[in-house]
Amino acid sequence: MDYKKIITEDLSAQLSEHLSLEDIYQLLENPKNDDHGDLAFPTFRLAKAFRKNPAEIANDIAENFSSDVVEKVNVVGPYLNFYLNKNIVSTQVLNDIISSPSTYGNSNVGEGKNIPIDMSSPNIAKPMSMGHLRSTVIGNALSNIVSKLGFEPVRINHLGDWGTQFGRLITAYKLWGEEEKVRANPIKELNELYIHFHEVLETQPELEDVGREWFKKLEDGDQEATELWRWFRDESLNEFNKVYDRLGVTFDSHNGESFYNDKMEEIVDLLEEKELLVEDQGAQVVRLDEFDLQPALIKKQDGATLYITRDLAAALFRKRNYEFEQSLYVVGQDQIYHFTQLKAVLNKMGYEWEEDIHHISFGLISIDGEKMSTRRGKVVLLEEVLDEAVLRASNQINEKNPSLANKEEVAEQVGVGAVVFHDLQHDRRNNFNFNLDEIVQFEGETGPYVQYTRARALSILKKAEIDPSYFDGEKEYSLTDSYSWSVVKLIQSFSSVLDRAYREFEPSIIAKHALSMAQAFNRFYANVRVLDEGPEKESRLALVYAVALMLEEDLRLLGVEAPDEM
RNA sequence: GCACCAGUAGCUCAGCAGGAUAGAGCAUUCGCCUUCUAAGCGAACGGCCGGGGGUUCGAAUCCCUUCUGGUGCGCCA
Repeated sequence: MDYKKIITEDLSAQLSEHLSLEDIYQLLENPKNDDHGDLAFPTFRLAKAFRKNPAEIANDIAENFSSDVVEKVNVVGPYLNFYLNKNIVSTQVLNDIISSPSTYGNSNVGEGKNIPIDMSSPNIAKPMSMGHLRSTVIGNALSNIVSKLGFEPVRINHLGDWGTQFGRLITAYKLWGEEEKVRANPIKELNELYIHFHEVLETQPELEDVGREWFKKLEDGDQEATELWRWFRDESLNEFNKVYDRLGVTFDSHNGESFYNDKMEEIVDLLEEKELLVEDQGAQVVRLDEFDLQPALIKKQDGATLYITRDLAAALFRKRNYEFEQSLYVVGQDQIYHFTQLKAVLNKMGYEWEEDIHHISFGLISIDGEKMSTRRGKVVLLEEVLDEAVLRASNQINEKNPSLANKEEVAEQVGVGAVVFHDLQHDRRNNFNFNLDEIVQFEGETGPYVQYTRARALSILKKAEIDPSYFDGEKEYSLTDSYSWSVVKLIQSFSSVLDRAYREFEPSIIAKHALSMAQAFNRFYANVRVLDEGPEKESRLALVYAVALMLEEDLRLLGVEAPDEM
């Protein structure tokens, strides 16, 4: 239930001559200060129309105001401060979430329409770095969010499984590779072969030609080249899946770069047909002057297609195949220009749906202030970070809760949860410098803090020996203290939080909600004795249960697991 | 040089469909476990919201300008 809407309507009874419902709704604000009630309405805007000073106007409105959900209206200067009826609102909110925990906040604005999400997209034969983590977890969270709003997300792992580097890799494997070693440790071995290739290249530049030849063979469908390529791809994917399992991420499609090999000719044909392709310095380009952009390079001098050609083919394929409502690309912000060009070319091609393509850009991770680079060894491997986080979580458990039953499982949930949450809690556009100690922190605004809060809530319910089914979603609750009230208000705000997270494609908004929830609950926990006998005990238990449900749902959206005990 | 993103407490960041005294976490100092998990709670300390103009009853928030940092700018993806 949206209380802001109700109050908007109640106010409109007096103000409809001067302000529209929408105006009133927009003016109503959540006061930062608790002393200013639950909702506040400033009257400055009405001064001219009423020919009175705002303070007097506020008084007049308050005198004639009545609403079922408002308990009290205070006038402070030019502001009307509304205090909601705690019992009515608490009862409503708690019953809402308790009666349908997994669908709380759901809506059907998506009407089942598809939203393909291009995410993760690691390169075959290379280890996944922290950069891939960002794309993976942001994409995963967005698909959860979008799905809750009734859309059908299509998680696409646009694998980097094509390109001249595979010619080099095959060359390196033919020269120095050993099947056993690759089988035992595919990515590590292949990556080392690739690095070795580049080292040897310094003294034997002719190897470059050998690499080119192998890639040519691969393109022409040569059997040996294709078999090796497929093998590398399969082995790599197996390895990636280990990480995806740990992150709880699955995909609906693994159509990567190679998938579009036979779909680029059509793009070139289409561009020619529409007379958009022009020659420039021997290459084929689409001019984008009217967008103030550099020309998009479609074909190289040697006739080979390029990155943007492939992405045009992918965009078109996704539109045809998925009839998408919106199409998301969770790719680093260093590629903003590329996507701007991509949309511009689609626009010139006459595809109005280019407006539905959104580049969900995210900030870059640097190491010691330098950009990550696989070649220069300036890279943080995702698995190493996860392992270290789990190790530290394990140490923490041994220290704080040594008698815990399923220590290893919980350590995994807490360690991985810390890393994922850390990645999602800030505005996705922020750059940050890699700092392991910061990422693997368990205190303060962290994933483990949220998990811990939920575990404490569950622990109370356990101690109370109350079965969750006792709360049937139809009870009356009474909560009078300010601590539980702020918790209730946060639960109430969830649907608007969800809405904002969707509109901005910003998972951090969910993470912030989880942190606020945890903080509000921990204050409540420190100040209110739930298990003490008294008239509000049942209501408090319901609140505790609702908090556990809310936190679980927040974490689920972010792709973070929640242990019942820790 | 041009374009995009960002500049808020010592550090990491919220707040930016303008609103009432600018908020967290970390770090530092000090309190709180014979009572629901102290991975917690509380307190103290800490701010010309990069600088300068403008719009407005009101600007961290909108506009202009300037400085600083990051990123990108045709034959990689």
